[in-house]
Amino acid sequence: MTAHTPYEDLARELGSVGTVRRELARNLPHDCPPAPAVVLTLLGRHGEMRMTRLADLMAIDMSVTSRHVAYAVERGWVDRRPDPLDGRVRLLRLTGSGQEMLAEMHRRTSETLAHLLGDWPQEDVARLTELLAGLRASFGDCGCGCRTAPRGARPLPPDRAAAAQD
Amino acid sequence: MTAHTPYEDLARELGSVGTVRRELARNLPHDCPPAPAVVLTLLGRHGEMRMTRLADLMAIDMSVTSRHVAYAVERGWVDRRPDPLDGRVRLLRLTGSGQEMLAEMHRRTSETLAHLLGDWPQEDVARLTELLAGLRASFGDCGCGCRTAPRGARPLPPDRAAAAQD
DNA sequence: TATTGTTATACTCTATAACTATA
DNA sequence: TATAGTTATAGAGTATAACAATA
Repeated sequence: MTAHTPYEDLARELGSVGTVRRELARNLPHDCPPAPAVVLTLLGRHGEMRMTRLADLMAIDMSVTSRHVAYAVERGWVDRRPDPLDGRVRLLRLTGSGQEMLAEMHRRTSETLAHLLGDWPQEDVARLTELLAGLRASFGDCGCGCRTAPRGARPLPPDRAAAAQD
Repeated sequence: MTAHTPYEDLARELGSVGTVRRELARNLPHDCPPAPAVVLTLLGRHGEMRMTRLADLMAIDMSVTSRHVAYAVERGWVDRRPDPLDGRVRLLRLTGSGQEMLAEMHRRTSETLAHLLGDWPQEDVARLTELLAGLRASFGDCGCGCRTAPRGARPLPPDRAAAAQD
């Protein structure tokens, strides 16, 4: 009952990551769903940015990004103001309250993973993280229009390729 | 802009797996959403089983499993019949049509991954698969009530948490 | 006319709780 | 009374398309 290709096996394990993500989500603060949590994480990592860039980093449509950001703004975690240089652009930044929420999130997430992966060698944790980052890069860098190109299937907007390396 | 704990980094990469899963989902047959696809995969791997076991393998509530199975049954991919030994139990099995759909799914999934991960060393693909399987095992084996506990909802009964470390 | 965001609508997936049927 | 499974309801996530505002 075991004759699978390596890719089929990988696909199966990737699917099972959902369990882990749900568990991590369960331990988040009550009023902070996973997606807004990602917004805070990325703003904390990369600093001030516009909607377009955040949507790109989250690898989801900007319409969805907009809703998650609105949620965070309503709760005072994110400051959203127009770019003085271009009235169309909105600049996003963590507030003090947002930084506190982010710290609490990180604390809980690390606690959960430490609890569950306590017996893992540090090098395995690091290796898994590394390989997953590589996976993300392979998808972002593809440039074949798999994910991005709305219609044109343009080759490779260079800024996006750079963003995928973060 | 990089002073994170290993667990925070891992959590971030786990979150980004969503991108990969969406991409794989996009390339599935039109009438076969990801969750029913998982049903077919597991029945293909493990053979005939009951609802309870399938829900356990999928790591989701049986109510949700029931709906995904119903979807597959409606389309003739799965045969669902009462267990002659226990009228409460329902036995699930792939039909011929289900096996065809499964084969087509695997073909597409492998194709997508081969396209995107074509330049990965085989050993990296294998190692990632292995580590993800380990992650899944760490969550399933925990036994601390993180996932299962029907109502306790208590974050961390300290005694059991200690026992789980053994 | 093109770009940046936002809003409206629809679909998928999940959990909780109430319910049916069998043991 | 306990167990196996189904159905109803609600919440979170995503994509597409239509829309408003600015360049």
